[in-house]
Amino acid sequence: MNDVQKAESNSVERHAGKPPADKTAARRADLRERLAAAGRAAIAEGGLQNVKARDLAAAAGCAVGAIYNVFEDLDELILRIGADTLARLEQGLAAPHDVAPEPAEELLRLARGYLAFARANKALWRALFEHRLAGGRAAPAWYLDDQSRLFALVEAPLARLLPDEPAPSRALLARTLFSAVHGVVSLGLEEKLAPMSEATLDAELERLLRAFAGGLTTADGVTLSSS
Amino acid sequence: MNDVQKAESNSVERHAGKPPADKTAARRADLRERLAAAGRAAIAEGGLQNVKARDLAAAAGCAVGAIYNVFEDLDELILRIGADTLARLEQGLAAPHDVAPEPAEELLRLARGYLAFARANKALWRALFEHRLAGGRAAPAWYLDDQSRLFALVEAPLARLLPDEPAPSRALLARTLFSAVHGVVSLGLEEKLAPMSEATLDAELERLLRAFAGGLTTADGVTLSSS
DNA sequence: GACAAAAATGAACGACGTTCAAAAAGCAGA
DNA sequence: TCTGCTTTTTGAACGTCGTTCATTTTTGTC
Repeated sequence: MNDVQKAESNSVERHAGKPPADKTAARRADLRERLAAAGRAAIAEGGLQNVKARDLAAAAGCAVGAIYNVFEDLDELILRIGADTLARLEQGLAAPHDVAPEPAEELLRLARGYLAFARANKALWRALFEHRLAGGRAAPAWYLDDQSRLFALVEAPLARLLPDEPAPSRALLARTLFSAVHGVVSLGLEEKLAPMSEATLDAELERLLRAFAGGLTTADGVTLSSS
Repeated sequence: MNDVQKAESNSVERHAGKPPADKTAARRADLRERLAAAGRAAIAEGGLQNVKARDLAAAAGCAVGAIYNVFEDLDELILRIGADTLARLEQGLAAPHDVAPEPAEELLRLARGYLAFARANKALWRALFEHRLAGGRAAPAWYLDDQSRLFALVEAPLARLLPDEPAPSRALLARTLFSAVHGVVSLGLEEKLAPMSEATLDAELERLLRAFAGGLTTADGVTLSSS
């Protein structure tokens, strides 16, 4: 990032007349994209463990050292791929805004979309959650923003389902519902567990949402004690 | 420490009845346990990535090569540690069988126990789900058995909550409920997401269970279409 | 104590992420 | 176009990793 910023500021400072030196900036951007594409392919083929510096360089047609000209390290590349994956997921979940279905139906549609995306992009999707930054560093802010947009997708129909719920509580509930769906999808596709048929997983996901939405819209704490 | 342990195990086995060749078997078992303990410590300290053959050997007081005398590879060691973690989790969730609470309360107790275990053993617990076997091999059967015992813990109260539910459907529901709770705990403790306070996560987990159990025990599909 | 069989050892191997001295390319003034 | 300086790109080299295997050490039996 630091290098990128330097290159950009150089090109900006150079007189606007012609673009002499931001050709290199464009090349760097190209290389970033080619490396990210190679990384995506590597993850899709063999998971996070399949991302190797030398393979990426070969696929992108550059020297191994060139990776470190455009990325801080492989972690940053993987984070960038993760952001792309999140963006594609968000796009895949985008509501067809010409009709406004029942909020509970919309929640089910989102859950099914999430499952469908995870199925269709299993390795890339899993990489989102398997990846740990070296040394326990915190994820950058732009990455957290990308994630929170997903929760926002859930929040909208939730607001229509529970109009009397305070907004902060609704935001938490959106994350909780997202998490619950994620759990079912995650363990449902986990091959370290006994495998489930596709239809069974579909049905179980629907059962979760039915019960959850049903439990939310009826009286609270039906048979549960408070503490 | 390593010399002491070795000496002790030798002296214990010395002239015990007539076990000629299973002294070595005992030493192998000892080494397995010492290596597993070292691996547990390594994971607890720095996650799965912190498990290094040379460090394990140093901690267990053996040569690097000795690891491969008692384990196929590090994957098998990690699987063994995972089985231990599952066993400790199962033990931590064991019901206090002197009282028989409401089934919904029991489910909440299990969910809270799961969250408590995950909090208290974050790295080890996460290792259960992060770990992938090299080359996409399938987990051994004994490992799957250990997992299915967890689902069984959920199934018992579920059977009392939904006595009319067919048994196969109940088994699936147990896994689904477990998965949903796992999702909330998993993303709730995920530091790549915006962090949640402990109390908030506790409350959200309870909200999930209240809504889910409530939705299960009231009429099905309250506001959800079937599609 | 001597000897064959078994087990333990740790140097060595190939592959990995990352670095950095050196080479190549870019760019302005002649 | 050529010259000189700067920036970018390069890939051999470094340290570390999991794993192997020829060698050494220990074990069990006579």
